[in-house]
Amino acid sequence: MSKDLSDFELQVLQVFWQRGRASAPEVHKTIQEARPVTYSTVKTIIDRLQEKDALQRCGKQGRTIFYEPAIQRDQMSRPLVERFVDRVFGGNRRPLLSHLLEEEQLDSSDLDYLEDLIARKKKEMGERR
Amino acid sequence: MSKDLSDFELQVLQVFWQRGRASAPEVHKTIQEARPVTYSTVKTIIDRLQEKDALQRCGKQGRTIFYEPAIQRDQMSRPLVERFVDRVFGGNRRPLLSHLLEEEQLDSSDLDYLEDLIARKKKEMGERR
DNA sequence: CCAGTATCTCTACAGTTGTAGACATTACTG
DNA sequence: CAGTAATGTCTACAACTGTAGAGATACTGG
Repeated sequence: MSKDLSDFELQVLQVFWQRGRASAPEVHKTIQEARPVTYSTVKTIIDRLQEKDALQRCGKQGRTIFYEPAIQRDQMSRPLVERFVDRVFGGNRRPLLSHLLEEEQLDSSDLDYLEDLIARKKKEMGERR
Repeated sequence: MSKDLSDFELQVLQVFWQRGRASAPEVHKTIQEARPVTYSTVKTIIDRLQEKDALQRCGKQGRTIFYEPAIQRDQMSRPLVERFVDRVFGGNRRPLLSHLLEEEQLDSSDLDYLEDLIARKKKEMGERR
């Protein structure tokens, strides 16, 4: 259904996932905080996202069009993670996990969180046999 | 230094990371097990990888050229993971972690492995103050 | 040594992506 | 209401990607 999204498209969609609803000028301002880019460029991307059924219009204020995600992050993330792990780690999840633990800065609450997830998962697995 | 690699380029590089050294025909055979693609296509990608300094030649056998990675996976993976997390999860690592635990099939040895990593990490953090 | 085959090199091309200008139009402000 | 600012629409374009055919050429088995 919805085609592949490019880097920049994902970056823009990000903003909508965070805000839920926004206009092109708003998104432009947000993106521009990070790097310089014209309104035109951002608007083009938004249009393409709409074209790809990742965004949909949800009303206007004056002449300004508002958009909202037509796809939720969780619906995207599964295939994306899948593909990423394939591309970068040859389908092997362990290197990614260890990378996340080794290379990234996780604070201790992140670790607790993870331990909890693991414990839960283990129990779950135990029950299922 | 080395430019961005495309999806397919990464997929091909993957084969080299696994084998360490291979020829274009070999890689073609490997890739083709997964999906149909001509030799020509694969060779083009290999050439581009060379152009981008991700592969380098390492001798021939007869007329057949052999290549090996000029970049190791760990050197790539850090920025790639970084970028991926940014693009898909807005820079937030937790959703990725929980995704990996929830959505993917990890066996219990994966979980043990993870627990071990966490324990180690925690200890490490404790010591550092 | 010769034909056949495997490989390489070169060229091409359509689709996608990032980027943006030009121009049209609507909204606000004095 | 007129002029200015903000938005939207349309068009463009160069670079990068995936894909592959054509043709050159170097091995290899007989």
